[in-house]
Amino acid sequence: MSDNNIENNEQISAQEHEDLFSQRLAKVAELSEAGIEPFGQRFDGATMIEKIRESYVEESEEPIKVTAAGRIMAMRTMGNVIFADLRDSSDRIQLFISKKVVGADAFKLIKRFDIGDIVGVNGELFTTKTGELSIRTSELTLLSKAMRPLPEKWHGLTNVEQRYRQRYLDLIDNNDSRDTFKKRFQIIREIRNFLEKRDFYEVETPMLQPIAGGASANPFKTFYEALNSPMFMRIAPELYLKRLLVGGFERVYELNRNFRNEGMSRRHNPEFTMMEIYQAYGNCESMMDLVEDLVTTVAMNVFGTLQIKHNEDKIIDLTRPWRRVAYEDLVKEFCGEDWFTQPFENRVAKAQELKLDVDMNTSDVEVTQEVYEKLIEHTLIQPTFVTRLPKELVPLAKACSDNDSLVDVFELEINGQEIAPGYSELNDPIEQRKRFMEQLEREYENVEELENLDDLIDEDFLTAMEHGMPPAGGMGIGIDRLVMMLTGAESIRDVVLFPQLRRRKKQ
RNA sequence: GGGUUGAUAGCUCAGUCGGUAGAGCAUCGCCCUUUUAAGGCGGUGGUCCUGGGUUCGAGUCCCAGUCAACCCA
Repeated sequence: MSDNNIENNEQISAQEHEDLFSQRLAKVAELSEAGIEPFGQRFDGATMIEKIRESYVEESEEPIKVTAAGRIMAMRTMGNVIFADLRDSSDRIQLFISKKVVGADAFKLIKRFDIGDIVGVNGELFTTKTGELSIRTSELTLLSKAMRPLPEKWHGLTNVEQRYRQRYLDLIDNNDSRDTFKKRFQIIREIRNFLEKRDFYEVETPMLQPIAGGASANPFKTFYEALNSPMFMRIAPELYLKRLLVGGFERVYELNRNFRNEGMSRRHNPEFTMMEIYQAYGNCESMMDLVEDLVTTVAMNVFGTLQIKHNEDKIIDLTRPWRRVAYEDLVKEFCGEDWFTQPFENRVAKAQELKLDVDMNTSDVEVTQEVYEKLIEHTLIQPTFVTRLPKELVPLAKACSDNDSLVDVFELEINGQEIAPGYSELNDPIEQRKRFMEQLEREYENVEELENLDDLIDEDFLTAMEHGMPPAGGMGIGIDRLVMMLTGAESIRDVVLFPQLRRRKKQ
């Protein structure tokens, strides 16, 4: 007898020694056998669960018939009745599935359904003993069998790496994550609405460029075989948008991806979403007004408030007007009134104290800029326009009318991060050519004799400007950083659906 | 690029001094017609990130590597 038992047990354990995937394969076979398609077809007539909840009237005499579709998130089986949680993109609702209602055969098959399956349901609304609005299921249609289990129901998916690599699981499991991305979609939609109302055209310009211009950054290099020519992923759309100003489009913007071949960090993803806006006959100041208006409008429409909570003790107040302060004044505020009048050696010494990589060969402007980035920038939590920057830092902007060594630009800082730079755009083609050459001279010797000068200077752009570009205000907004600021996200990876990660060699 | 921390079941996590690898959820079987982190009983499930080394013996100690998070540049 005992021998027999052991044998039996061994057989059972051999059968059950299947992994989850094999178990699901068996269920698929079993369901197919019973005439149920495991991966179903079009399902019509579903109402969003949010709307279904709104439609419920307690004293209704007629039963309210509803149809819904979504993913099964939980199942509580109690003999001849099953409670299941169904979720769609709008909300969740409980399903009540009774053997008596659906019939014994159907009930047996429904027991083979799993958490994670996608189903369509027909039934009528009622409230349970405990007062929960539920659907008394008359028909449950399998629309897609889940072959793999969802993460644990209570703790959810917390593994950061897995949340990025398998974002779909993160979105299924984590409300915060789902909400953040919904907010991102809404923010972008509101930006487009705002600009459309102000007569801006949304345009698309090349992402594959023969010369990666419009910013100084290391580009991704690729190759266009049909032209037998190297190409670059764009680092900025600027030079093309300005061609459109020449072409008579007076208000344009582009909201799309830029690519920079640099490291990744909490604040950097190699591909990131940038919006550049150009407005003919405007300047730096009109851009400041525009971005103030834009960000506060978007915040009100999406969040209904201008007070953005970050940590418990940190609230970003977007109430207008935002502070506008000259770069030089800001530096003096932090480094002392005598910062610019003391000897150069002292500034270098101070920078070295801060462990900055500078020496007596570093340019004076660079030293101050390093100090600014290290000491000042991260303290600018509330919206601040930093204006009147040294010319050397910004090659494509107009000089200030009262001071040749400064340019008429702003950098908008919020939450210690640069959110948007804006310029009074340079529209003098002679000056523009000079600035391009100066930029190259800093990198190469004997620039005039360089054989590949054509590959370094965008002559087409200069030619366009020589045809006449209207004076204009221009601005770029880092959309990922804007979304971070508005949603309180601390990492860019929490606002980019599929952030760049190293490939794993093995699954 | 440098530093710190981490990687154990599908998920969330324990694992003591180096001595037979555990729990909860999920999953499988049985019971259960108003549950909601349902409950009860009984099972299955492991490349302890990878590769070396020390040791009678390594999830644990040492070295190298992979991937990630955070900090710094």
